[in-house]
Amino acid sequence: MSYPAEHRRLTKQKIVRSARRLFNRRGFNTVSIDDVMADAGLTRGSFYSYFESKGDLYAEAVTQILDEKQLLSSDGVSIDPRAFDSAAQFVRDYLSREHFEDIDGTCPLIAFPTDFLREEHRVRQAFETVLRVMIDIFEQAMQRNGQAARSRARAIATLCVGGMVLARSIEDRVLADEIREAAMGIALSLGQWPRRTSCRN
Amino acid sequence: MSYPAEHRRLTKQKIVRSARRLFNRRGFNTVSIDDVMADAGLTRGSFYSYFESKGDLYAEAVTQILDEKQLLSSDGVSIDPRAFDSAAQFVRDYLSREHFEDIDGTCPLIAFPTDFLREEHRVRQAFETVLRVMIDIFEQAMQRNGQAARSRARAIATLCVGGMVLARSIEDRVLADEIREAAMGIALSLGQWPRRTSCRN
DNA sequence: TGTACATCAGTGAACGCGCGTTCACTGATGTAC
DNA sequence: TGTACATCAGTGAACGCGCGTTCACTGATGTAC
Repeated sequence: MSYPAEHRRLTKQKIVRSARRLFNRRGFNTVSIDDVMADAGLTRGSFYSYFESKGDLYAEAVTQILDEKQLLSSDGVSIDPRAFDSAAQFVRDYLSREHFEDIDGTCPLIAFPTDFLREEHRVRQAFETVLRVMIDIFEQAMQRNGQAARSRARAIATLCVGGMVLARSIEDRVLADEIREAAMGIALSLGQWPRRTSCRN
Repeated sequence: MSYPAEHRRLTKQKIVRSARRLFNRRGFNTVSIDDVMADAGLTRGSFYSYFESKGDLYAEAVTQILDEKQLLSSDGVSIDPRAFDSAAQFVRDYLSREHFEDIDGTCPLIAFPTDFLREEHRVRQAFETVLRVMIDIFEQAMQRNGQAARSRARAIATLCVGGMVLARSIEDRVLADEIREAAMGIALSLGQWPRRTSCRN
């Protein structure tokens, strides 16, 4: 043995973290392996001892981000879908100004939804799983059941992701804020959740 | 003079149309100038007598698509924003299965919303203008005025664009349909518009 | 009507750069004795 | 404690391909006479 067992794992994590930040900021195609490795404090040569290809890094980065978002934990869902308030708080956090401004750490559903179209199956599956979990959270936190609740849960997820995608896409900050807040307001009212919790904020 | 005056205009249009179709289908980065020119029945050499750069083609293609969508006509807006039913029909068309399946001719707001983030100002402006027109259509076709109408109009636009983006991004056709239909249903009810017109469909 | 000519749309070879990928090598680390 | 050694993480030069871009040339078109 030469290096401690942890060493490789930590280095790989460092690379993926750099990739995540750069991908979020500049998109997948405009970030080179050199960029990622330099950001992680390494040189390009060792990249292929950690990943099979650039696409492999992409898949790894996206799925890790999705995991870190803690929508998913190792044993499934980390947010309790039945907790009434957690769904409302999720919507408020997701469409918050903080998330809007956190380009580096943003949800990949927002950062590159259209990129997933052309990605390999396992990346698309990760995307789909996260979306399903989001929808489940909303559906189970609904005041009612049946078709209406199903439909509303899907619309709330659409408002969360779509609202942030649109807000990010436009240059006018005023309109961006309006869209974000409108999406939040309508999403909360669709779930019949309060706009603000009384104890927080 | 050698060629008729129309010739150049028609050829350029042909190139832009090929670009539009290929960009919609495969995204901006994975389509080469060779691909576009070959699709238009030409060779790569003449590209630069029509466009300054690949980015120029992109800007041209996107703005032309936005124009062709007839959200915008030469004198402004081609859909009458005050016509009650046109807004409802717009929502139904936008979130229809036909639009979902029409990959080649899809709305660029759906095809690459996140790509606009990294584009030049004039492309981003075109995006923003179209979004504003959409929102105006909804706002003016609303049964009520004031803050509630403003908010609802923005949410409806979010549901239209976001719903299609999500539906396209996922592999499961059933969930895609559910999201599309949920977005349509909620959008129509937010505008207090009927789900179907009595005369059509 | 036919021929010479000017224009310019389109061609395709070539250039150069960026970047994904490979690989022989270096040197840091922990272990054995 | 110190030295020789094996392992393997990391290096950086090099390769090759794709693609955006350039440019000298070809040949199709309409015009003049």
